[in-house]
Amino acid sequence: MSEILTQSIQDYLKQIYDLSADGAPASTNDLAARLSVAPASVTGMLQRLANVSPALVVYKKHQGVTLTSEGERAALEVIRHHRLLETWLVQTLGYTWDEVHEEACRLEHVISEDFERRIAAALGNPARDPHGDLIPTADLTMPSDDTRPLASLRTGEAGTVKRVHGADPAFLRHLQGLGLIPGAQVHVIGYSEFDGNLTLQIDSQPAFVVGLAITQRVFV
Amino acid sequence: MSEILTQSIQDYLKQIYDLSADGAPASTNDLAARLSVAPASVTGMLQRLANVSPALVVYKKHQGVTLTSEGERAALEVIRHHRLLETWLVQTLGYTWDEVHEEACRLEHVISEDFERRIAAALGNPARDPHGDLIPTADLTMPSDDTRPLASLRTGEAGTVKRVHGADPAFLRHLQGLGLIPGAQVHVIGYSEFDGNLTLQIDSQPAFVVGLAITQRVFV
DNA sequence: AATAGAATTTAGCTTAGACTAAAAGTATTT
DNA sequence: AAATACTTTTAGTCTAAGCTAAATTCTATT
Repeated sequence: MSEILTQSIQDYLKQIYDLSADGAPASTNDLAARLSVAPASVTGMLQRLANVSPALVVYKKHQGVTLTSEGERAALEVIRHHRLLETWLVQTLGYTWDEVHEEACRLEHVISEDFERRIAAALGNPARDPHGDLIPTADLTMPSDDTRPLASLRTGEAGTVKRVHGADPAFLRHLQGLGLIPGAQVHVIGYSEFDGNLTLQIDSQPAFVVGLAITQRVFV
Repeated sequence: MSEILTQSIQDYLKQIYDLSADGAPASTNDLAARLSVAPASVTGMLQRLANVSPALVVYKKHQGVTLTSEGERAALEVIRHHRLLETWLVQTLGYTWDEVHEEACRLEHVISEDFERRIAAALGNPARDPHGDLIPTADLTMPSDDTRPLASLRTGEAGTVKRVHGADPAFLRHLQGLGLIPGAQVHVIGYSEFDGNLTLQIDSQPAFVVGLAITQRVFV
């Protein structure tokens, strides 16, 4: 009754980590949506994950689920794999940042610790993946992120894009079209207090206006 | 009832390909041994593989199993993945030839066609993997191999090692210690007709004697 | 405080892929 | 040709992980 982390379990843990990142437990429904699985299936899995020893989650009926420290370790391991893989697919095989997610999602479950070490070393132990997400360290701790959403900047302020949130390829390609990619120097030259739109300028290119749907997903 | 090639099925097809390479059908027992599974489990799987449409194997009770052309295509796809991955792990991540098998066995089932294409291109569409095994081409045909076992050479003959047969790490390390690796120029300077031992010399290094257990598994 | 509606859980079913034990077929040896 | 040994298949069971439908619990609104 220990140490059998199937692919499915790893996916559950990863999503629970993500959904409970804000401190609040993850809900059955949200998990079902993220995992493309029926809510009843989630309930069944959560019961199992709470009853294996050591327990991977803390689960109380109708109250959502959080990870135990065991569960968190396992989640961080998968997330480290995922983000290292994404970085490495981009750097060594010429993938673009909108293409890597799916491939990494399948590879993350099967690579060995040796493989993990080798690509981490080959990449120079990167801190962030191609989307700017922080990569958990080799000892499985998640570095703290001090970025804030672009939406929090006001006219006259500027920042360097550090991270974008979201895996949808179309969204990522759109950001790329705008130049809102990690490393970009962004100047806020306008703000509308009614809709929250920002007018941005990157380097000396033409300015453009973007709404909250974007500025809340780009971090500086 | 079509096109669902699970990891398990892929493993069965790969082993059937290997065991029936000589033309004779593969036996239930041999498959069970290769797959580390009970013979009864093999029977069950073969029945399924024969009854899906399109059928992947030709199976008749008590008479062994062979691949249909559909099954062979699927097997070659997996084998191509495996051998490209091995090549690539060695070339780009510094794996040694005795370390790659296991890792490739897990990765082979999850990489995309896109990934396959990218590594094939990055490697310059190699013909052989690090053990010298031929890599099926992109259109899924297996090139013909014109090598013969080192055991078939006699005193005075010479050849270049093209391929070694076997995945056992200890065996591979032993061969490496002897210098019997793909590319090595081998001269036969002695033959014993009683035990089949050959005395070999590689470049101008000291000669050494090896038995059939080795010379039947090294091809020139 | 009652109740409609949403979220969650229970109950029971399905499939893939393994297992064991027992039965049946095939092969070998006398 | 019979007896024994080996191989293969059948029959029945198990677990992981999903599903649907029905029951339950929670929450929000009247």
